[in-house]
Parts: sequence; structure tokens; C-alpha cells
Amino acid sequence: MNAQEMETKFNPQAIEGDIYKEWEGAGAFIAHREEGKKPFTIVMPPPNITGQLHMGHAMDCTLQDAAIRYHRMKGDPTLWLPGTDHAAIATEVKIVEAMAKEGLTKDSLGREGFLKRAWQWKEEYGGRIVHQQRRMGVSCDWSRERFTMDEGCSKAVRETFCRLYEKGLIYRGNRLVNWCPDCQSAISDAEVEHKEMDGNFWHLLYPVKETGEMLELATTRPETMLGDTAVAINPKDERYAHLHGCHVILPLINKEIPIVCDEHADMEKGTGVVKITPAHDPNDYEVGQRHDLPIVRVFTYDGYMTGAKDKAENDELFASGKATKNEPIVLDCGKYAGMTTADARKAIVADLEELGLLKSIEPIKHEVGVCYRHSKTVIEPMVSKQWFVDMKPLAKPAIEAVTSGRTQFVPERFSKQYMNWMTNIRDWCISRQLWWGHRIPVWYCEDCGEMMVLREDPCCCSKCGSKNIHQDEDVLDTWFSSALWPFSTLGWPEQTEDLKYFYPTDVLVTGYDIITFWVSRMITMGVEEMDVTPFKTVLIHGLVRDELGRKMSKSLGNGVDPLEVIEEYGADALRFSLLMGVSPGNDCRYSKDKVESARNFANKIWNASRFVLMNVDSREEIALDKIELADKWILTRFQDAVRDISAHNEEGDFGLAATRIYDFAWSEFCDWYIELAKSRLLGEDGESKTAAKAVLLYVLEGLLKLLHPFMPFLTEQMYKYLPGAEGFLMLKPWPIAKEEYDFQADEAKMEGIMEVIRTIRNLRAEMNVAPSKRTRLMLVAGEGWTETLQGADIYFRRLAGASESEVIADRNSITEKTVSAVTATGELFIPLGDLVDFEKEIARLNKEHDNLIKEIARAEGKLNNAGFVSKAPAALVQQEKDKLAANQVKAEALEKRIAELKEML
RNA sequence: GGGAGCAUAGCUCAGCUGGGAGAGCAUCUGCCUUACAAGCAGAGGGUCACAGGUUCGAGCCCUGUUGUUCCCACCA
Repeated sequence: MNAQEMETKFNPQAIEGDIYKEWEGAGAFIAHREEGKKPFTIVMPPPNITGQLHMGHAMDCTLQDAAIRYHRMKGDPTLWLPGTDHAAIATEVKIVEAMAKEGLTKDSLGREGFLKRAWQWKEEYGGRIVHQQRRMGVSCDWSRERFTMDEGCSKAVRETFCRLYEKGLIYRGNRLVNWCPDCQSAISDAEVEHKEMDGNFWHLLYPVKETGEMLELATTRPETMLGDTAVAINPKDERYAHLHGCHVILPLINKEIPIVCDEHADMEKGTGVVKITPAHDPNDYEVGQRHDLPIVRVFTYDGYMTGAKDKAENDELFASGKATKNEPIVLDCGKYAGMTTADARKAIVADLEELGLLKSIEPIKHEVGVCYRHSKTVIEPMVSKQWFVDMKPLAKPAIEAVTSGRTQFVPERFSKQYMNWMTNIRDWCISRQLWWGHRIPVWYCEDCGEMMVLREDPCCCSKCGSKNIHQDEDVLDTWFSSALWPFSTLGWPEQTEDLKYFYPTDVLVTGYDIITFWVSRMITMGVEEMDVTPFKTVLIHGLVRDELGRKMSKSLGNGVDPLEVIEEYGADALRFSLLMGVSPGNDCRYSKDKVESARNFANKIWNASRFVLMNVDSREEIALDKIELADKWILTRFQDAVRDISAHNEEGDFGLAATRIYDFAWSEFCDWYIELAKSRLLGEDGESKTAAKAVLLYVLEGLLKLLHPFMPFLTEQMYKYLPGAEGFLMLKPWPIAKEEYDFQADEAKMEGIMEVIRTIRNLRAEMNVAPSKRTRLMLVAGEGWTETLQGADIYFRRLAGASESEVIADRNSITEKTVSAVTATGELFIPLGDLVDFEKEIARLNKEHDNLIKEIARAEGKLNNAGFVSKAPAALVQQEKDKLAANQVKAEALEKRIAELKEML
């Protein structure tokens, strides 16, 4: 590519698509097992097929791709395994919504028809996600792409279910679960969110049968009262000691229920009396179990009050003998039957008031459980028959995996969230009353009642041989299959080569919002099934918020589509904006400003490369005996950058790594080295020119490598243009810091020259010297600086507006009117003739002098402090001494100069 | 009720195991200096929330306070 033909602006749209195709076409993303070498593995958190990628995904895959590309360049056999998640409830809800627009319902389609549609949905949306990921530039191994409901993953799910069942860790039973009336399904504890809502305490009066007194109690859910099967008091509560063994008459339905003594009744709260509704409250359920109370259900599963029909069905169940332990009894709610629970609440409260049994209403704010999918749907606790995983025995080794450090959270603080969840773990309700998902592998015989938990579909009952069998209607919680993801995707339960080689994985990159949902369950299942924790590091990132710091959400309409950003600014800019300056685990805000700034950086790299290409047309080795001060400086700075960036990458701190490379590339390479090199490239000295060219190419190429994990497209494209480039940059070895390129003494000399240049620019700006006006420069070298300053003449001319520079031995030889300054290298003088106003100059130098005096005082104070001198590290003390000495020299020079100027007045 | 995070320049945020406060954007000044105006050179701007403590030395460690965000928890 001829650099002259390159556009002056980087146009990502022109290259990104092609480059991705080239990479993929060449199989550059495919992982290869290399025996004897330690692999680096990441399994991608599978995005839900519910829709499209959002900014959170963009960040998630950018971080993973950065890690993957870094390790691939380091030479590790690198696997990044992609895939998507069927997302049972979430997807089913979406499909049902879409169907509703066509006037279709689940029932009208039937189970098979519905599933057919769901698979079509999967094809469409799964494909869309994969397309978006490609646009982001993800370098994952598409040949190993998986889906949570593909054959292999389904097999793993079934195997796990059966194993856990056989170990007695999965059971079925009537338990109190969180019921979402909108999903029409049970959901797990993890899926319940708590929201503060306005509510009331309704203070009710229940008459005591034996004494006729009124017992006052409070409830936030009066509509559950029809299902009350007791009233509880604390056994130690003396106020109610006389009521032990008595009963109350449940108002409205005039039912006699016992007063029970239970610790659950808190004497401090309210009146110390609490109504007990075992079917619809977790605590009450427990109390009910302790006192063997009947469980009376008064809500239907779709959110209405139960009626005669519900009761009849329930009665039939009991009559047929199929009712199992803790099967709730259904009440016919009479006049309330068929009302929504909300309407029933109003009606019941009104009726109680009429009877004089509503003592008072006390408004309160309280936390109410809502479904995390339907954020406004209030969860109704219900007793129903579900499948559960007994988590306690499983949690123990999973906790140990983290306490032992075999799995580490980064940042560490997130392990607390994990431990908190795991140490208070409760049984996991895994059955869902849905159609889209892994069907529970359990069959029931209609004839003999046998229950079969099987790896293969049965033809008939294993006990009586009857063909009259049916499979459990429910499917599994979507997180059940997600929990197996790190090994099901590698082929488990088969002992595949991939599984043996790539498991356990190295890093899991995910947001802190799914530590309980997902991370905890993967560790649990990984330890249970594989005996080895599924990943060594859990790298946690935060949420991407909008410009105002709000969560991006559908309802707010503040979501930003990554694809649109890519269209406008390019994938590299989006990626970089999601990395730079973001610290691990912290939320960040998306902003157009940041993307623009990243786009500008990409453009900077494009142009820096263009500059190098315009001047360098062949690849030459750097000749260590021919390079100059500026070369040594940038080489040293580059080695430093390599060390820092590699270290940050190792720690997963890509925010710091990105910032570091931004600063190196822009401030050091572009602003200084390229500018320094120009004078040599345009000059006559052939040797100097050759050295500069070799160094330019070397540093640029190194820079492209360091930047590649963050801006893969741009860097790959620029690499192609470099003379002598072969193959893909993405497969080139990661730079290694070379000791022979460390020139610390020369680095300090160069910094001295840079200080002089900055000082001159500063002076000229302050004195309003027209940029086009060239001025002479006279330098009085400090000790040891003469040669360095003499050699810097071309730099002063090029970068400091000097017409010529001269290192003079005797400052008294200066006869013109000059402005001056003191630097670490000595004193400098610029003759500015009539521009110089001695009084202003004196004032300026005095200000400078004052600052120095302050500095000197500070250093002296420190050095006079016995504690500092004796306890601080020796190097630091020496550093202070050096600074003090240097400042004293500067101050003296300034004093002398000020005195001179005063004389000239 | 338990736990965690955050509080640093006008805005958004960095700041590694304690050793003289940084970036981007914004503002001001001057420049099309032939890689880049998506740029260059310069400037201004901070009691690092508050109060104590540890230390020779604290943005960083400890205690408390205030504000804010989040997670967990059965408050009738």
C-alpha cells in the first residue's frame, strides 16, 4: 500500500468487515490442542436468545476478546468457546407476546406447535446475536459454538439430573415456592427481586371462641385471611397466656381455627399476634409444618380467588388418592371466588369494616417480592408441587473451592457476595411450568403410579410394563443448563479430548449481577460433576449505564444499540471506549464523548502509521551503535510500556492497560518521538536517518501489537501495510521487554532536552512571540549537560522555534535584551529585543523564584525531620537531597539573573 | 436487619503493596508547523465528603459521621 494513497482519516467501515472475514476464513480463531503446553480457555457467557446484544454484552465480549487475543499472542493454545442460551422463561414470554399479535396462544398451537415456533425464534435471534458479535470483532472459535438446548448440552442436563436424583439430591414435593402469576410458573428465590412499595397494615379483629374477646392482629395481605388455618402467639407472651388452647372464629367464613404457640410470633411486633396462612406465606408455611396445620389454598395459579370449580378438582385429586404429602386443600371462596387478588383485597377489607372487625389501617412502606422478568408482577408465595435440588450438601465443596483460593474473584470483594449466598443457601426450585426448555426426564405410569427418572426415553413402565406412561410436563430452570456450561460445552458427559485438555477454564468474565444466578451454580456443578472448580478466576465487571448514570432498560428507552455505535464510529472505538479508564467491577457510563475520544485515538494511530509508512519502505534491524539519544529514549519508554501493559493484562485490569497504551502512543510516540524524528528524516545525515527509520518501524509495530487486543481491526489493517509484514498481526508474538533496549541514563538526558523545549515554548507563548518568528537560543549548560545540549540543536530548531542554538561558556557575554529561564540542564536565554519588558521579566522570575523557595523549604523541612531521615527508604532520602540541591542551584541562578535585570533598569 | 461499593478539577472517571494530585471532555490563548483541525503548542482550574486516629509521611491504612448506589434478608 502506498501511504500517499491512504486517506487522511481512518474509515473503519471500509475495513472491518473484510478483516473479520479474512481472520475467520483462515481459521485464525480455531483453538488447537498442543500437548505439553498450558492452554488458555474462556467459555463465553451465552447471551439469551431473547433479542439483541446491548452495551453490557459489548463490554463483556470486549473484555473477553482482549484477554483472548492477549493470550493468543503470548503463544498459549487459546480457546474461546461461544454459544447462546435458550433462556426458558425470558424467551417463552417473548414468543407468547409475538404470538399474541397474531391472535395465537400457547393452547391454540399446542406444545409441539409452540416448540416448532420457538426453534424458529432461536434460529432468527440466535443468528442475529452471532452477527452482532462478529461485528464487535470477537475472536471466538465458531467451530465449537454451542447452544444450551443442543444435543450435547441436553444430554449433559439429563445426565446431571439423573445423577443428582440417584444421589438423593433432587426431590419432588409440595413446598412453598415463589409463584409468578404472569409467568404462570414457579421461580427460584434468586429470581425474586425486592421492591419498596406503599402498603398498609390492616389491623383486624378475630373473635376468640372461648372468651368472646377480640384478638387484634395486623396483616399486609388481608385477602389471604380466607386461607388462615391458625393464629399464633408467642408461648412466653403473658398477655395471651390465658388463651393457650383456645380458638378464634375466622371472620367472613366463620371457621374455627386454633390459637397456637410458636416462637415465630414476635412479642415486640404489633400486638404480638400473627395470623397463619400456610399456603401463602413462607413463615406461615413453616409454622404450619411445626403444628401440623392444614394448608388451605385460596388463590388460583393465574392470580384469582379460588371457587367451586377449583375446589371440585382438588377434591377429586384427594379422592383419587393421588394427593401427595402437604397437598394444599382448595377453598371455595364463595362471594370472592373469581375475583383478582387485588379486588378480593378491597372486598374483604370492606366487608370486615362493615362487621366492625377492621380496627385501623396503618400506611407503611415495605419490601415486596416481584418477578425479575416482569418487574411489576408481585410474587405470590404458593404451596405447589415442584422439583428441588437439595443445595446444602452441594454448596459445601463449592464454598471450599473459593475459600481455598482455587477459584478467585477479581476484584476480591465479590467473593463476599458469593459466600453470603452460598452459606445461606436454600433448596433450589428447578421446575418451571413452561414449554420452552429442557423437559424434566421423569415419567409416570398411569397404571401403577411408578415414577421413572431416566437417561433415555422409555417405551413403557419399567415396573408393570404398561405403555400408559407420560412424561413430567414441566421444564427445568434455564440456569440448570447454564450451570453445566463450562463442561457441557466441552463434550461432557463424554470424556472428549477437548474436555481433558481445556477443562478447567481459566477465566470467567461476567457482570456482578449474575453471581448468584450463574457463577455460584457453575462452581457448584463443576465441583460436583468434574471434581474440579470450573475456572481459576472470575473476572467481574460492572454495568454499562447511560449518560445520566441510569441503568439502560427497555422501559426507559435509554438503551444504546452497539451496532449503531459501530456504524458511526467503528468497532475499535466502541471497544476502546468500554475499556479505557474503567476499573474492574465498577459500573461505567456510556457516553458519546468517550466513543468520540476513542475514535480520535484510532485516527491518531492511523495517521501515525501513515507517517511512518511515508518515510519507511523497508524493514531494517536497529543498529545499537548507530542510534541516537531520541531513539534510546523512545526504546526505553517502549520497554517500560510493554512491562506495564503486560502486567495489567495479566491482572485483567484492561482499563489501566488501555490508558497506558493511549498515553504511550499519543504523548510519547506521536507528540515527541515522531516530531523528534522529523528533523532527522528531513536532514542530510544518512546514518541518523536510517536509525530513525528502523526505530520508527520497530516501535510502531510494537505499538500495534500492544494495542491489538483492544483495537483489533485497525491494528491488523495497519500491520498489513508495514514493510516486511507477513501473516496476521493477531497471531504475532506479544512484545517482550528487552534489556538491551533499556537506556536509563540516556532517557534522563532526553527528558532534560524535553524540559528545555517545553520551557522555551512556554516562554514564547507567555511573551506572545508569533509562532512563525524564529528566535536565537543561548544556553548555559549546567554540570555535565554541555554535550547533550550541543547535540540537541536540531531539536531546538524543529520543536522550539529556534533559528539557531548555542551553548555559551560565559553568561556575561550576553549583551542583548533576553528572557530567561532555569531548567535542570542549566540556564537558557532568548533574545527578544523590544519584546522584553524588564519589569515584567523581573516579576515573572520572582514568581518562579518564590515557588523554588517554597520547594526548598519543603525539602529542608523533610530532611531536617529526624524521623524521615532515619525511617524513610534511603533512596527516597537521597532523592530529596538531590532535589534540594538542584533547586538551590536553580534559585541561585534566578537570584543572579534578577539582580542583573534590576541593574539594567 | 446484615453486607458491599462510591464520594478526587465544571462534567465523566483513573490513581498498583502509603513517599511531592492525573486523564478525557469542557473552558481560555495562539497556531492549517506538508501524519493527523478527529490535529498542534500553551494556560487556568482540586482543604482528594467531614471529624478523629496510626505513621517520619495519608487520596490510599484504622475508627466514626454524613450523603449516595447496590446486594442479601420471612418483618406479620
